[in-house]
Amino acid sequence: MPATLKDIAKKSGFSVTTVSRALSGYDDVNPGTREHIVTIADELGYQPNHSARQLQGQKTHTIGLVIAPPAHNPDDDFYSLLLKGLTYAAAHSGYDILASAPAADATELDVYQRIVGSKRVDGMVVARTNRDDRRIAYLQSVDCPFIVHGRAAPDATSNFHYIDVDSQQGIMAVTQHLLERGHTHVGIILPAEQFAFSQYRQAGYMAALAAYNIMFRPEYCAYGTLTLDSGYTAACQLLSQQPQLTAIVGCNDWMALGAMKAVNEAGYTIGKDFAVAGYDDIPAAAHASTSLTTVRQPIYAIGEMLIARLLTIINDDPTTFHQTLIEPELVIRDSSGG
Amino acid sequence: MPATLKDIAKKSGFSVTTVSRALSGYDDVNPGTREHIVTIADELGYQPNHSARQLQGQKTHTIGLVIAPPAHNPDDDFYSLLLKGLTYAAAHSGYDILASAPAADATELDVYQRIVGSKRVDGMVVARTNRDDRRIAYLQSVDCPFIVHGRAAPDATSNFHYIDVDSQQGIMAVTQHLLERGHTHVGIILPAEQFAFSQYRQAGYMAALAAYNIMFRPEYCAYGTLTLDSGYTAACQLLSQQPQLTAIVGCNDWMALGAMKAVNEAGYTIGKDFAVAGYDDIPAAAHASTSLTTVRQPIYAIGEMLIARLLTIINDDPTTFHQTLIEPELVIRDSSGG
DNA sequence: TTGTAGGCGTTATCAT
DNA sequence: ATGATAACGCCTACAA
Repeated sequence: MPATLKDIAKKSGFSVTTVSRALSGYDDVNPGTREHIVTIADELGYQPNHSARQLQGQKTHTIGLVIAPPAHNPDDDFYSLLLKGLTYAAAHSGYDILASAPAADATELDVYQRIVGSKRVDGMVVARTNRDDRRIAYLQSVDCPFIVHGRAAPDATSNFHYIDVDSQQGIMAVTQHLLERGHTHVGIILPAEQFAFSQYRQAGYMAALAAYNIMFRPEYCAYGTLTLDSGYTAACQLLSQQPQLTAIVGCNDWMALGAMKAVNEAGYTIGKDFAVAGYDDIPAAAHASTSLTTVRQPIYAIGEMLIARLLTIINDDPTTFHQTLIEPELVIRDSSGG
Repeated sequence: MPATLKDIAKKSGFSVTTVSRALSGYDDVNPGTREHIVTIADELGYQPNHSARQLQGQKTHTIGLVIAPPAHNPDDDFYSLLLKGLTYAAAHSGYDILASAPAADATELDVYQRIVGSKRVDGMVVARTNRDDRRIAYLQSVDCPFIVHGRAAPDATSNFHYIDVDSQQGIMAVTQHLLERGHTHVGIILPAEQFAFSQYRQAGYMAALAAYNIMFRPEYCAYGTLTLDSGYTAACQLLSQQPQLTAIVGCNDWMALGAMKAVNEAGYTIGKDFAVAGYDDIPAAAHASTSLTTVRQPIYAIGEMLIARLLTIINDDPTTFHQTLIEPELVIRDSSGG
């Protein structure tokens, strides 16, 4: 049994109140008394009971993150990296991360309600926003502090704090890079349309085409589920139906790696007569069979920023929305011809 | 403000006790009463206050994981994958994961004491055991349920529950695979000796040599810190000091990928006149410039097993130690000649 | 079937 | 400078 204030009180001869104040650093306790109490507390290995503190309405020093079901895919390392990054970043500020996922029969929103409603966290990190995000609506309705990684779709208003990567800009940069290399028929593999970021990536693709006066062709767009296999399937389909293509942009690296496989099988030499590019710069990108040209998102740095921003939201309750857009970095490698 | 039992009591006209029992499914409440109460609870979006329950001595339905500082390396995706796997596995059983890391001035043990001492979790998952692991000693001293991924060093007793991968067997298999291919001078890049698993991997290497009547040479062993860069450095050193080597085993895939880079730079063709093999089968291994022969650990499945096992420990408090050794799988790819 | 009383460990308020 | 008391929200006797 861990020691309680009562134990220390008994052993020291002081009241629970005095012990509490001595250990909390109040200045209305006799220095000698404090020393005595601290010594005993150390002896007993005293750790304040977290639940009891929370029940007093104290802060939990805990931040919640819910991992959504579609991410339950080993390839999709977005959430795992985010989780680790957030854990480190939170630790720097004296916070812990409560990581949850929906049980078999529950929805993501259920988990938010359970975690937030049971008062286990001071705030939430919301990732992978989708159109009309019910999680955000819920958090706003119960006035729970939260920070979003991502933002609303281009046609909607983001009335919340967020930190996002400017993926429109990122996809535009990588598409332009391919166009500069002389490719005029560039296909793209997009994420499911439910995700808000899918729209930004498509917009970036279209903007690049427009800058080169190239007509946008919907038939050059395929859709995948962020996995290597889905990228492979989508690329096979594109290659067979649009044989004039000489380049493909995958909207994440895994789909791009899948596309590379399809392109190889179709008999092209990647980096020579066909170009492939990705997005994310996962570790595997740099070491792929042909190293992958891609766009880098600094996921760890984003974790740090999310935590820092969320803590100011928790502590200061700002009235205007903090919204930050990070410029991603184009990383040119062999898969686009070097 | 979230609704409390008191709110429901007031609104329904029943006492807090009756409301509590109605919502907890006790059978000594009038069905009509229960229905009435449940309706109001739903209206109010009632969620039981987690702290209040815990203070009652209830279970927290939370499992703790502490991420250690040396893992703060983007390449090292062990903890991030484990974290995600555990989160999903825990969710299936109605548990959440509390993820923590040491703050700047704190040790890993400090975090254990804080998390466990403050009664925030029902049990802990301990990973990456090292020699004379103080975390384990601490958990035993306070009688906190825990499951270990890993085990004590070969020369020590593992007096605790664990689930480990038989990495001795795994490294032996991959080393033998290289020996079978005719390599007689096989180097190895080992993890730091502080990790218990380093010893098993070295033992596996030595066992393979012994099976082929090849003398063990300490000068064929180099050490790395599990990162690509460290593997590169170690391999450069091996290649320059032991030019007769024709094969290198990296004790994880990242070090093996670093070794591949060094071997390439030394002018060899991997898979033809030089063989490299790794361990872990991270996603990047299959897609490396030369696909990497390696040993697969089913990290997600291990996450499931860890949670399942830990829950039985929490609930049944078994008197004998559950100890499971998983056989890893040799995955042969091009880097060893296919 | 329902209600009352007490306590989990901590902190805040109000006395002394 | 110190202590008694109440309260946070819930659960579990025990009583009615």
